[in-house]
Amino acid sequence: MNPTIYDVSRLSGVSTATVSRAFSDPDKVRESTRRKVFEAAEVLHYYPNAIARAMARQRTDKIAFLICKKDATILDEFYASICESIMKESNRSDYQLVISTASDWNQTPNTAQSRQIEGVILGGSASADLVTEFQSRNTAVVMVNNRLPGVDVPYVLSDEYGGVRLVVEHLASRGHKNIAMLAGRFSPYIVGERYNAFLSVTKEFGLKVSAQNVKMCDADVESAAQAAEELLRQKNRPTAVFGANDVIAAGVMKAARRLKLRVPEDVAVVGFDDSAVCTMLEPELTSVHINCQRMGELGMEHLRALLAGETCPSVTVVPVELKVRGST
Amino acid sequence: MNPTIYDVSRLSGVSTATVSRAFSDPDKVRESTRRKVFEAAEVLHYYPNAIARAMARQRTDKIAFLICKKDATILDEFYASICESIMKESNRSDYQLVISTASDWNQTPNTAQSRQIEGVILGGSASADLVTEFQSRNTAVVMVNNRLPGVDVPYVLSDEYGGVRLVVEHLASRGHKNIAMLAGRFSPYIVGERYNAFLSVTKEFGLKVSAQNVKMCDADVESAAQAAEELLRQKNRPTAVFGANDVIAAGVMKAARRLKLRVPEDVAVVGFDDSAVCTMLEPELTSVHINCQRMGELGMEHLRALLAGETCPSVTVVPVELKVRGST
DNA sequence: CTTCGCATTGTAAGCGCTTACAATTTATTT
DNA sequence: AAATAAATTGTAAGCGCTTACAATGCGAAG
Repeated sequence: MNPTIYDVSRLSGVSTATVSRAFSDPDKVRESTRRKVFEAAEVLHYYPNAIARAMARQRTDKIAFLICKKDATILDEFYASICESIMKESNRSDYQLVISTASDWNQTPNTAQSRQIEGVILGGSASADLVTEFQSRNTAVVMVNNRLPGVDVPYVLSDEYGGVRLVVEHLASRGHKNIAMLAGRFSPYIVGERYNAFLSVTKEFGLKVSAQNVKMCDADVESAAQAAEELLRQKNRPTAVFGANDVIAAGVMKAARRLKLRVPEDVAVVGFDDSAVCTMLEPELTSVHINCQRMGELGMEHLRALLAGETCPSVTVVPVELKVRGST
Repeated sequence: MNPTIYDVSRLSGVSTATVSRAFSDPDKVRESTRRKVFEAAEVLHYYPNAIARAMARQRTDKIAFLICKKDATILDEFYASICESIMKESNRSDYQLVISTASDWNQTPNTAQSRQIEGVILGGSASADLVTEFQSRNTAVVMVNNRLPGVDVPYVLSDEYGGVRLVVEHLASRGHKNIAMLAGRFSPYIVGERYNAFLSVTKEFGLKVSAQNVKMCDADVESAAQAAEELLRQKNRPTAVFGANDVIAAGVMKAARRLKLRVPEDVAVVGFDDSAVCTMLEPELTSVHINCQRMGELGMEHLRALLAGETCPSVTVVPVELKVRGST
């Protein structure tokens, strides 16, 4: 089949040990020898067999990004973006990346052990059990975009509180006093954070939020639109609605249009995530931009640190940015 | 470190060969022995080391999904969806899936050889060279959503022509005689297919399409919106615009709104891909639904066939479906 | 010219599994 | 019960690499 180190050894006239060293630790072989080895390798189309190398080294340099979600679409825009960033980073550091959804590996930690995965980046709503299971098997773990109270693992989080603060600040500065929030049932952690932040920040700004101005709905546009209609039909209609993410906000805009309310004149709408849809809507949706790329980079960076036996911060918060557009 | 087959062998009192067989070919060991082995494995938390197994077997069962794109966002909704489907399928058949963008592996086929990847699903605009390079190294290749004239490789394609036909048919049945198309510069293959199909189908339906009713623009909303404005400002304004994908169509809707044209009364709009944004727009966007899941399944199925030494169809076309919504 | 130290290279023993082949046990047949 | 076939298990040789250790070569110092 493929040429092996023996073929290169024979053709170049040096031992296999030298060939091996030429590839994995070039400084250990004399310049002239190295050249001979590489020439022979070139001729034979030899590339080191990563499997055999892993076997001998007792290290695989293999890591995984596990997305834990129950929803239909696992690779949504948000995680796809983090994913891409992790892909890029893992590549730069010569790690082999395996991407998977937790539901796919029926026995995730077993599969990971079997496949000799040395570190895992957990995205989404992984359970505490999953984390500790990995840790107990000596697998490095970093968690992205989720927080498990009492679980000691490095977290990479987006600044949810700060994002909500920017939203409320912005709306308040535009003179809104009656702001509603429409939350959707997606990631419990994220929704919880945004919801609590909303309550706390509005209070801080001296805005009172009545109970009927905070609603919960399912995480699809239509549910959001229906919930938003109720919200906007109240006698004391809110002048601004904050959707817990862009899909929800899009639902709010639909509702507004159905009720013949103008956005932003009659009701301002804000979303969260700054996904691609924001600029496709008319008016364009004001939203909080999450730095997914940075989150991926940090996840990877921390995992690399753990694998190298170094320490890394237990919580890293990535700043967000408010993108003001036509909807406010 | 981790327990090995020797530990299990010792604890269960059988040879390593038997332990190995119990795990990889259970029918070859007596029921009672098998139980002993599994019990010992359980106690030791033993799981077969996939690396060592690959080494001994000379097979890795490793495959890759390579997305070849130049755009900023590699994992867009479309590919993410195919990806998810491939993930699911590969898992069912115990393949190890590596997902990557071609740009990530600086020397893709070398890396693949080094990592002992046995088969590749190529998505997007891969080059003919890439395909033949893989094939010359005995790596099975299947191509999804792209076609390279003269390159012999199994193709899994969506029915672009059929989709466009559904669109034109639909618009014609609604009485539209003056239909425009706005194409964007994304995948050359896809745009080409949709564009040619549009010209050919409109001709078939006896609709004449003037040159200024077919425009090209960049693949983002704003470019599309600007191009669409020109389209809609003509004295002989088209009554329907077909966007080559949903992003373009969203741009058309934005343009319509800017020009105070009502959708669908003044101008009907149709997209392609049936992405999530369709239902977020108001009115909702009529679009052609592509069965990404099926495309992923077929890609995987064909790759599996190739790896098993079986044959598979050289071109498979996946049917599409028109989702009629408020925009027409 | 010998001796020592360092840089370079070679020898060979694994890494954890599979599997051909041999040896043994068990079931079946005469 | 002996003979034969079939099922089960064991022995041991790799798979392609790395790396500890040994061996060699070379220049500098004595």
